[in-house]
Amino acid sequence: MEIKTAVGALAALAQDTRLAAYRALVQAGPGGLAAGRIADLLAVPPATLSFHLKELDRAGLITARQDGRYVLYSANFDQMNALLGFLTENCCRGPDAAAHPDCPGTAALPTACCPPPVEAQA
Amino acid sequence: MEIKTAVGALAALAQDTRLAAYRALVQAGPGGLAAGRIADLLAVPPATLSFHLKELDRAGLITARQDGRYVLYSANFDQMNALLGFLTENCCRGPDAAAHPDCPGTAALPTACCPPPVEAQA
DNA sequence: TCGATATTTCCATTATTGTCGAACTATGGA
DNA sequence: TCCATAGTTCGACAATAATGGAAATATCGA
Repeated sequence: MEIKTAVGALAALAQDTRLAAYRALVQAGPGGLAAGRIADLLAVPPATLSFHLKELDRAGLITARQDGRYVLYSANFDQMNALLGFLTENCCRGPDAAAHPDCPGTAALPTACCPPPVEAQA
Repeated sequence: MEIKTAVGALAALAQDTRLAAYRALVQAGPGGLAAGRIADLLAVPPATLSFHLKELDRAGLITARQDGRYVLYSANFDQMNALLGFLTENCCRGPDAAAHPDCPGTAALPTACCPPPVEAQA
């Protein structure tokens, strides 16, 4: 993931209403939720919600699809995975820590943070 | 991690200069870097950098300690771990997905995202 | 076709964030 | 003590983000 993309995704999640909306969509799963349903859940006026959904969409974190007169939004799990990967790779273990032996889960998947190996440090 | 804390941490990382500063501190490891060193690395005026470091500090992502006439900043790995945990638990698998069998790494550590189990969905 | 419902766009307003020079504070060395 | 260096705070401004009513757009059912 590009830095610019990561900043965009982080910014999209760094807002109460948007984080709540995103979490609701995660709970809803791939089926997603209609915009109005989310507005009801969060008690937010439609115009405001639409603004925030557009923001999440721009960040690639959610996807919209038309379903009759409803617009169903759903979480884009891949993008969140990519964000977690970015944070783990670039913001936890540092770029040279790929084979850090003390860090649990240097295997295929992103996992918990720990400091980079000593030799990587300036 | 509280939602408010998560939003704060996300907001702190959702800015070019701050993300770059944080990444530099991660690379530097527990020893940290002096404020001026970071300002040089990022080519940012001291006043501006100070503003951003304060922001990261407020979010709990970095810690400052005085060392003679220098102020050494270092990454707070625990807080990033907590953030990753929050995102994984609350924003990837949903609250009811603790025992989701399809999701790799439902073990102790946070790991990649995947949708919540079907029975958890509305 | 028409009215009801769902959602977005437009727009004005307010609030928050980012920038950085200049002044201020603190520390160490001469 | 005095000066140089390291950082922070202050203050003013610019830029961006958030809010939500009102109007516009789109779809469905009658």
